Amino acid sequence: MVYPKTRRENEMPVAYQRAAIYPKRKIYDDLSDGSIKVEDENGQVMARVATISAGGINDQTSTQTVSIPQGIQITTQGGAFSAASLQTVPISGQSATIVQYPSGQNGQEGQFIYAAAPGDVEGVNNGATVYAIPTSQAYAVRHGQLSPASAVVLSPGSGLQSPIGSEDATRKREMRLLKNREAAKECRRKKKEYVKCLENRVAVLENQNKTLIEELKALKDLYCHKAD
DNA sequence: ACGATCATCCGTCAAATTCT
DNA sequence: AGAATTTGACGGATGATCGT
Repeated sequence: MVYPKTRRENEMPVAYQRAAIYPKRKIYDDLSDGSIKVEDENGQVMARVATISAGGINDQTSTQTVSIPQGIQITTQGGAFSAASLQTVPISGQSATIVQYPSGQNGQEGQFIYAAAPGDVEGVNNGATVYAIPTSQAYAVRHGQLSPASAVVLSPGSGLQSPIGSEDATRKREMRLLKNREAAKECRRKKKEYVKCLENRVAVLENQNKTLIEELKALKDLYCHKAD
């Protein structure tokens, strides 16, 4: 593994440590304006609909993980989930809350990311407000309103509706981008693995070479002594 | 403290390659 | 041949380091 230059040798840079814990940095940045999105562990948007129980999300300032005794109920197409923990991280001068939900009816895991800002989620009424979240889209929640305008605010139990103005071409393009995004990730992962394999092989061959040189030297010495 | 530079990550596009 | 997948290249963003 090649790390950027650091003062202390062998220490993983903070950026890498963070990336290891929060591999969805780009998404966090995208959400710095106060957006929400439901994703699976691979960063893909898995949920179309989510509800937030009132009082469940707090605007916190620390980075510690805290338990929520009452839990946050998250309803998705895949089933209902109970949030296990809240984690707040500073992003772009404000804080974003990460709600972890370990498993639901279909065994899926994931996290629900919410960038808190004054006035956000005020419109949530005892879990009654349901937000439609189309694939690859993040929507800002400001003063109880969703933006952009194509977002749909649903009533509880009304099910998923298509966002206003969504067209087939747009949906296809989003799907293509999403696929390619994942493909690029996989491609980079494979490339890293390949480079790692090569580095390992270099190390092994260097060792072998060293051993053979020593062996040759020993044999030469032996031969010389016998010749004397 | 601050700007410059470097290494790395990520999303996207487009070309190349593989699959059907 | 056309669709699907893979991958190189590019640009933007970020964190670490260095020189002033």
